[in-house]
Formats: sequence, C-alpha cells, structure tokens
Amino acid sequence: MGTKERRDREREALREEILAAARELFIREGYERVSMRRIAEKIEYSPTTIYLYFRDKSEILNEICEQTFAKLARTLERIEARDLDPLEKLREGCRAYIRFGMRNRHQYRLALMVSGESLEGAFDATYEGSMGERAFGFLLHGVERCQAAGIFSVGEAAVASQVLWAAVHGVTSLLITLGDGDFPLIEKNRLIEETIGTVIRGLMKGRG
Amino acid sequence: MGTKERRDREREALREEILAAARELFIREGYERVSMRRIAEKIEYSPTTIYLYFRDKSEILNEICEQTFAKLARTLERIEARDLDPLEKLREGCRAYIRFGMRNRHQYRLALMVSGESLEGAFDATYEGSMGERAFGFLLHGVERCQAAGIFSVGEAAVASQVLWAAVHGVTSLLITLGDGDFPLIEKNRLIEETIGTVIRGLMKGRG
DNA sequence: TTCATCTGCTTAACACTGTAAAGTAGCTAA
DNA sequence: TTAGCTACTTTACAGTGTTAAGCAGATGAA
Repeated sequence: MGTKERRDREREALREEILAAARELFIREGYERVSMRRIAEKIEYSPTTIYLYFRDKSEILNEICEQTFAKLARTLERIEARDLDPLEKLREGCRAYIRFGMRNRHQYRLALMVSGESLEGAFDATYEGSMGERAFGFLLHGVERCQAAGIFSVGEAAVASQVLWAAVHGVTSLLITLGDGDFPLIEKNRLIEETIGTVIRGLMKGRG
Repeated sequence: MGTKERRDREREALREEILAAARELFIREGYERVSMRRIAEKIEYSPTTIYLYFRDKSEILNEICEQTFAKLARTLERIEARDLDPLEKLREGCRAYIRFGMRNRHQYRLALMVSGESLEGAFDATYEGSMGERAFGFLLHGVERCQAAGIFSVGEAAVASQVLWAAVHGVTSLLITLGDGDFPLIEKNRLIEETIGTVIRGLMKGRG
C-alpha cells in the first residue's frame, strides 16, 4: 500500500516545481516584481495552490535564499580546503564572496540589503545554524589563522572579521546598486582588489 | 493684478505640504509601506490631487532624498571648515556619514541600497551636480589632503576614496539591515571606529 | 453683468497585488 | 455503495499606483 508514499513524493515534486519556477523568476526579475499569480501561471496551477505548500510569498524567498547561500558556503569551504597561505586564502574567500554577491544580486540584496524592514519578514531566518553563519564563519576562521600566523595583529577576531566583512559587503553592495548607474565608479575588479588589499593591510601587524 | 502670483504661491504651498506629509510618513514607515492614499489622507486631499503636483510616487521620494542628502553635504562641509589635521578631519567626515545613514535609514537605503532595480526609478537623479557628488567630493578631497600631507601613500585619489567609501558604506548598510536583527554584530560604535581606523591604516604610507 | 473658459480638485475606474474562505471534483477506505 | 478526505479551484476582499472623466467655482472678456 504505497499510496501514501507516492502521494508524499508527488507533493514534494510540486513543492520543488514551485521553488524552481519562483527561483527563475526572482533571479530574472527580482522578488518584488514577481507576483504569486505569475509563479502560478508558470507552473500551470491556480495562484492559491501555492499557499498549500508555502505559508506566504516570503517563505518561498527564504527557502531559495537559504539554498543560494548554501552554494556560497560550499564555495568558501572549497577554498578553505585548498593549499594556500593564510593571507591568500582569506583574499580568495573575499573575492569569492563579492563575485557571489554580484552573480546573485537579487538574492544578495534581499538577504543583506533589504531584510529587517520594508520587506515584511523576508529572510528572517534565524542566524544560528544558518548558511549566513557558515559563510561568516569562513571569514572569522581566516582572520584567526592570520592572527595565529603572526600576520595580523592579535586582538578580538570577531572585531577584525566584522570589519573585513563590512568592507567586503560594502563593495558588493555598491557594485550591485551602482554597477551600471551613472555614478563614475572605477573599474569593478580594481575596486574589488584595492578594497580587499587595503583592509587586509590595515589589519596587518606593525605600523599602527 | 497679483492673482497669478497668489495662485503660484498657493500651488507651491500645497506642493510643500505634500512633501512634508510624505517625508514624515516615509521616515516613520518607509517608502514601500506608505501609499499615495495615506499621504492624501494626511493632507486632506483626494489621492489623485498629488498627481497634479508630482509625476508619480518616486518623484516625491526623489525630491525628499535630494533634500536629505543636501543636509549630509552641509554637515560634511561644516566639518571641512573646521580646524583639524587632515587625518582627523577625514575620520570625522566618515563618522558623520555613518551617523547620517543610521539616522536617515529609510532614505539612505532607497538611495544607495535599493535604487537601480526593484524600485522602478527611485532616486535615478543624475549624479552630476547632485548632493551625492558633493558628499563624495568630501571624501575625495579629504584623501587628497592626506596624500599631500605625506600621510597616505600617493596614488589615484579616486581609487583610495572609493575604497574608503565602500568600507564606510559597508558599515552603514550592515548596521541598517542587521542593526537589531539576530546577527551577533559587535557593538555599533566599536564596529564604526574599527572600520574607519582599519581602512585608513591600510591607506597609510609605509609598510606595504 | 453675463457668459465662456480655465483651474483645481474629486469621483470613478482599471489593472494589478497578496491572501483567506468557500466550493468542488476525484480518489480512498469502509 | 457511500462517506470522507485530499488536492485543487473559484470567488472574494482589501489594498496598491495611476489614468480618465467630470464638476464646481474662480477668472477674464463681452
């Protein structure tokens, strides 16, 4: 009597289908511009069906964001596993973070540039155990390693890594919002490299 | 025959009233959460009257943002006029910038964290001659002064000041979105001071 | 003073939005 | 065979930004 099992499978399949449709639309056009009706149309179900699978629109977004940030976490863990000196490893991580933000601009924005207000409860996923924690953990770990290696001046690693994060997030955010606006930003890669370089230099030992 | 003059005055007065109502609502609740009907209700006119004074909702926002950023520009120019050594003047400007962002979170977000997409044409004001230009000009000037004084290593000032901007914007943006979320950010002022300090140290001469 | 025009505003309406409640086929188990 | 449940749809609500049409009163010309 595998009928329950089959139905569970079918249910999961439709849930996945909704997520896939929403993801594609969100990435192409951004969360706010995509309506529940558009998602429904894409999967050829009535709009309210979606509510049988997700509490509301923001829950769909949350799930997608979590998946996307899991990708970032994996990328960073791959860098973590590479054989690089502490400084270069940290730099590579920062580069990967910024690239990730630019490639996933819509989701990056929703997770780190919108959430908290204006968007009802978008990405309110608790931090503990989240992908965000894993991603930030990379930075923290990288900073600690540089301190242990005598490259960075010792001190609270939490402070140093949040400073680094602020800077890295700053470039990412700036490139996302002004990337092709009319503000005369210097060349993208130049800005990225110089920012990473400057902050890391500022964290280094000696001369302070 | 001052009737035309009087009507122009009245027209201007209502325009001002709309702006004042919108500003208060936007600041309290954020752009997206405030509807044209709410603004209209506040000034006791019908919703469509607003369209006789502004092309659309985003034009109201633009005007308000421009005014707000003018305040930032004035604050920075007051610092510029003070008698401080180049480094401390630059630091003071950065502090003022971040404080400004936090006090005007809604408008800061709309101008620098949303614009470009998702929000139709919000704050698409051309950069040339804008308040944004004046504000960024402060940073540029401050960096040039530090280079001239032999404190910063020489190089393209545009690069250094955009790096500094990225960092300063990064803290601001992070504090706005995560300020009272559940991410365990270190204490606000600590993060602000450390970020400014670290980036400026990274821009300094010697030890590279 | 009378009348046409113009000004400034309002009412009604359109095409959307996210979402809740109620209704309805068709499968399932007794 | 029938009662109930599952999965979905239809309908509806209260809201959004915005446009078009209408209308009262001030204005300028005769």
